[in-house]
Amino acid sequence: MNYWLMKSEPDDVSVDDALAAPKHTVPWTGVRNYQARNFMRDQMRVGDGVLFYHSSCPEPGIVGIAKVASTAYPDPTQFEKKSPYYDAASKPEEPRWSLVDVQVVEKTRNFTLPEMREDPELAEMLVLKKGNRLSITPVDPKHWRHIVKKLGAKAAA
DNA sequence: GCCAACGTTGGC
DNA sequence: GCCAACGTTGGC
Repeated sequence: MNYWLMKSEPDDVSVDDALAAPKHTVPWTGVRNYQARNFMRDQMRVGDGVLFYHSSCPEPGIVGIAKVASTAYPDPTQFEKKSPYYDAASKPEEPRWSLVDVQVVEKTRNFTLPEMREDPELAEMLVLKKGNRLSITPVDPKHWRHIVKKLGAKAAA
């Protein structure tokens, strides 16, 4: 079992939006970065733990515990001409972009970015490294445990 | 809105 | 394969 941190812009899909969706599950559309895609396509397994992170918003931070709810499949938005995620270079016979479904297990308080930075136990987290822009990063199990514990989250798997 | 940092593109 | 130019991310 692996652990991941996945960034979403709440103006696009917030943790509340995901909770409002059927089965508390949303397709993780719009990833257009090869490294992040490869994590989803090649390494994620159903049941992997996910830290649901809000970015590009007034209070960036971890706002929920989720899990990977599907194996990878082609991101349909790459073929939708009206979508901001449309990619004219991607062909249905050979899709370039993949996604997984993400199911929210539990909404938590906002464990904010400044709070994460203050926590010496989290200093090595990839998402806190200078210049990191990856929207999906692997999370060390010890960081996962620390965060889940600190949030008092029930999903301590 | 600014800008640092990084990824991608394309000419050579 | 190099690298300059450009685009994007995302915190502030």
